[in-house]
Amino acid sequence: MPRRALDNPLVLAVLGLLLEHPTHPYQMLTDLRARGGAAINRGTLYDVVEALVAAGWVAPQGTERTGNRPERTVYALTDDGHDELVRRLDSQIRTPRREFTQFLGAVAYLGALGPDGAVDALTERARRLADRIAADADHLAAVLASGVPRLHVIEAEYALAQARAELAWIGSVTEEIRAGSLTFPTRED
Amino acid sequence: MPRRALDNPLVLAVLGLLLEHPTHPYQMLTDLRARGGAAINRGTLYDVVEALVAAGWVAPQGTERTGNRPERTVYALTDDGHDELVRRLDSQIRTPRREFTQFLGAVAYLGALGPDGAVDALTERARRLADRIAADADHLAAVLASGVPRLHVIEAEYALAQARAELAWIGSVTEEIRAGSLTFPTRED
DNA sequence: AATCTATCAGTCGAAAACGACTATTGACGA
DNA sequence: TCGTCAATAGTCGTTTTCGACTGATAGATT
Repeated sequence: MPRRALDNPLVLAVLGLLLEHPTHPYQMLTDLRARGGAAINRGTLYDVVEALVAAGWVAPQGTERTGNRPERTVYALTDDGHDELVRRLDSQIRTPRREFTQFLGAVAYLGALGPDGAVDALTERARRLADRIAADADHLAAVLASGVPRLHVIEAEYALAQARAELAWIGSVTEEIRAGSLTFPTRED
Repeated sequence: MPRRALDNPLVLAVLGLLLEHPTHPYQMLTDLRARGGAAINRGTLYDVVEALVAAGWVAPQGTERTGNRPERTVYALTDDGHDELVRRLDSQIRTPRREFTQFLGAVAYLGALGPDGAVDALTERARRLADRIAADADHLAAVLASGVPRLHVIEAEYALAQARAELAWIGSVTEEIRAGSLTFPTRED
């Protein structure tokens, strides 16, 4: 029984992937990365899978090999694993947690950039974000047009909605800084 | 020179706090927690501060003690630390990164809960989120009314905006699931 | 006065995460 | 056809992060 409760975000991702079909870790990595996942460390993934096996949520399903490549161990979800997946899903959806994104952490000290620096940085972010939103929306539309059920890309819709809200927020603060209605206090408190 | 680039989110938080005034780690912890920060591990904080000292971004400013309590080492931001803070701030604002919140990870497998389970969980999240938004908005208003400059609570405004967008999104998908316009494919692909 | 509890402040061994390293195969251009 | 490059798979030593532990003090309780 591991002391730490396997709270790595990868846990959910791996269980979720295995819900679709058994695979080997390297394949998971490829899939996860394709699904737009943030950079995932390979070593970590193997560690997580090992921990999942120890927890009894996942079980090796035999090995295969192509040519003389290293053996690939294929893993499948166990019944316990399925239960755990549902439990986590449910709890992570039910309970909103305060999450600390890099941007949130940075905005907190926006003052340190001064009004001009802040406007400059925010404007660039807005530009890049807008580009990404456009690209993601296009991609999403293409995927949907190809017949993939909407439910399978629902997280992309959520991400898009959040990105659009962020963009709008950035637009409004930038405008307020420019207009002088959001002032930068000088050091003295 | 550390091999890994000190990319813990705490780094920015600590540098930011020290921008205001020198303190000792325990105090940072209290402040950070009061600022609504997620649960921060004490051991980690001491490790991070140590790493910051090694990086030359922070320097011990002498020690003090109250009664026979353990000595408290007070740290201050160095000039290099100030530069680094600005560099990070600027880069983290300029460059949007795909961040993976727990909720995003969970929504991706919403299908595993089935339509009823999904609606149930989403509805509860919406309720809790709405409560939190109301509480945070009140708190924000109170703080502003007490004379704190808006810039100092700007990150709370951002968090509120994101939370509101999330709430709206949850409302619309929940409605779509209920209405049957967002269908749950049965296993078979 | 004695005990209980909460807060203060930090240390340190153990667990988790990282990323550099190994080794093989298939594709592509020189 | 030889060499380089990208992709395939996984291992393992090092770093980072965690959280249980120590131990002291001030205030509340019996």
